[in-house]
Amino acid sequence: MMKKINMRELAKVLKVSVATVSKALNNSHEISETTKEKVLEAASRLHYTINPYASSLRNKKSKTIAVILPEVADNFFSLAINGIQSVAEKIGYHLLIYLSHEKLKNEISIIEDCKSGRVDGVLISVSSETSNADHLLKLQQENIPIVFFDREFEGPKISKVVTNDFECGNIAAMHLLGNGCKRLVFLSISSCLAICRKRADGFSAALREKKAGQTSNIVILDAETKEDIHSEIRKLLTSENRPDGIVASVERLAMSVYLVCKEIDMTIPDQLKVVVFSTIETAPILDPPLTTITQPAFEIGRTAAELLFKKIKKKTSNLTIETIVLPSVLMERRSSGGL
Amino acid sequence: MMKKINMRELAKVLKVSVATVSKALNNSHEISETTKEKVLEAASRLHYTINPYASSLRNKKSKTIAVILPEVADNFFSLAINGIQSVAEKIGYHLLIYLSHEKLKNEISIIEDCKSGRVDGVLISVSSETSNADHLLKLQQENIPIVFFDREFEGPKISKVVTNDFECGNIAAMHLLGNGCKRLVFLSISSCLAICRKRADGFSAALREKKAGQTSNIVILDAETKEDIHSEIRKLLTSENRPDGIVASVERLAMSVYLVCKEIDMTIPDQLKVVVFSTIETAPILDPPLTTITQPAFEIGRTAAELLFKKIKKKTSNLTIETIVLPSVLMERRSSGGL
DNA sequence: TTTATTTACGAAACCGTTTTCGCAAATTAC
DNA sequence: GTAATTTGCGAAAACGGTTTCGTAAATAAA
Repeated sequence: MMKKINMRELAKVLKVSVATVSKALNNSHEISETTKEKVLEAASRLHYTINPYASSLRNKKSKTIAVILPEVADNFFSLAINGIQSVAEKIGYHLLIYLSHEKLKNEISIIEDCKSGRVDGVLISVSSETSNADHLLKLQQENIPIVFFDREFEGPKISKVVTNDFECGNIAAMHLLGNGCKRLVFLSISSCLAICRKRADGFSAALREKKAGQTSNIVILDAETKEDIHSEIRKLLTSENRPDGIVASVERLAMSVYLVCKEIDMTIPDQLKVVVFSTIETAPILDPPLTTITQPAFEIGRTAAELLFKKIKKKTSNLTIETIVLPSVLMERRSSGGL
Repeated sequence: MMKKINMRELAKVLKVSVATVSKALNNSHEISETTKEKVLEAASRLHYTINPYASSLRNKKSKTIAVILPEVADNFFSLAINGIQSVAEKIGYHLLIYLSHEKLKNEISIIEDCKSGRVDGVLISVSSETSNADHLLKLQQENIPIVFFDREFEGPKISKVVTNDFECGNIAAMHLLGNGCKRLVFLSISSCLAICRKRADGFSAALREKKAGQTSNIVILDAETKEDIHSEIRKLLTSENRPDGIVASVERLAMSVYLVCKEIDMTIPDQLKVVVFSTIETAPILDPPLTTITQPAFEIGRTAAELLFKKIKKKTSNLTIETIVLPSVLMERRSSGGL
């Protein structure tokens, strides 16, 4: 049971003042090289570690950021965390992970927590319920910078790193139309989520352009459970005028579509062609291999983190709002019928 | 730009002392109900939030734990984080996420960081390089409780929540032998990782029991990159005495095995039967559906967190070492040839 | 040689809480 | 009616650092 040593005790051992120790550890120019060396040596010999909370109390820097996600069991978010971590690590920042579980209520209380000074900034992908950004704007007014990554809430007030959602919705629809689909459906998970809306808009624009439009080919699956989503998709695929092509807006829908098709013996891509917005690694080894719109998840995370840290550095930069768009790519595989 | 208010200012507004405010907010019995109400009302009206770092400086509780993972882009770890978060959330604890990227060096410096008082406890799944637990034991000696989840380092000194690795290695091998495999290989990713060793031991025991043993049918793929792993597996599967059955010790090997098989036109399960230790969701829709040994990832995370918080509560309980085993299950699908 | 400046360090205030201790006033016991 | 206890609150000392400011000695400038 080693005793934890503090700066006062370290100073006592060295027969200098705590001020000197503090400055030496922070490599202040006020301290001579010889003293610095002595301090460093003793600190490491006695296993002294600085207390980060005491530091941050004084200098109002927590060296920590919050990463708020709707969920973590999703390849996109895992990769994004990796990207975020890669830049945080370089500058000695820490990552506090919060999960909103797609609930606005949770998101609000998480943001509330972020106001305490616990974090220097916030990276967030909003929940599918988030229909306004008041809680986020209020946080930013308290001088805590925020950057959206991927799932933004539209508006000019908050910086964001997103992908080209409209364009990709368009590309996905064009791709399926080009492969002969007549009855396309876009599967969304939320009516308020901007990424879903934009992807759907791009999708709809493609249908209009190709005169392939029908009424209401945007299906919103805002079901709570996996089972509900499953049964809604099943209903859709066994209905009278069932679609022959699907664009799914998020990763977790891929699974349900494939499983339902297995259940009802519908073959992909012959009877149903599928494109999913997803970074799922197993796409190439699925049955059949899944055509995806693949977002640059790691880069989105990395870029968002870099942007956030830039804001954290210059305290005034909250005012300059940036939007960075990193394009996704269509990875054509068998599920969409082309290959 | 709202001004952040502190306790002193709140006290001034209320014309009481900071002591009173503090006690009121902490629901102390020393404070009358009427005063408490007044304090709560003013606090919420003025958007007062308590400064967690000032609190933790005083009462030596950070309300934060560290979760150290080898990587995050892995379904098992994502699910485990969910489990951990579910219990942390209930008691108002925060999750600091660290990634070791499978490097002992990183792990050591992360642990070093944990000594600072930044966290009240540590949950860790060790890196594949972790060949001793000195750094972890030292941390525990500084009175910061640790609990392993899944990837432990063997030894009697640290509590752990693991799965029945030996047994599952055994079951996997038995399963493949039962399905007619003659030349089994176990793919490991590390020679020091206990889970790999135990799984391999169970595997070997099955071969011995069935007199199906050969020399060196444990292959260790401690390659750095995905490409290296890929080419090593390719070499294995195209070699003279190539295996007709594979047990892969971790999730990320599944992908490589499947891809190599596609490349060299080897059909699963006819020419090669496969079982993987994995919680991968897409297992049922792979081509062919993948037989897995599925760990109870969420429960492992949840249980480990509960155990850790128990230790955090009673400061003395570091001495009682617990081992909890949550069994995995064989999910039989087509890749192993049985169905 | 005298004066100005720089260098190297220490005393003490401060960051925002919690907690101990003391003390009146109110309540209860006798 | 007095003594003992309880109740409700405040002053002040922590917690472990950082930073401002002052100052003596060392160096540079004159």
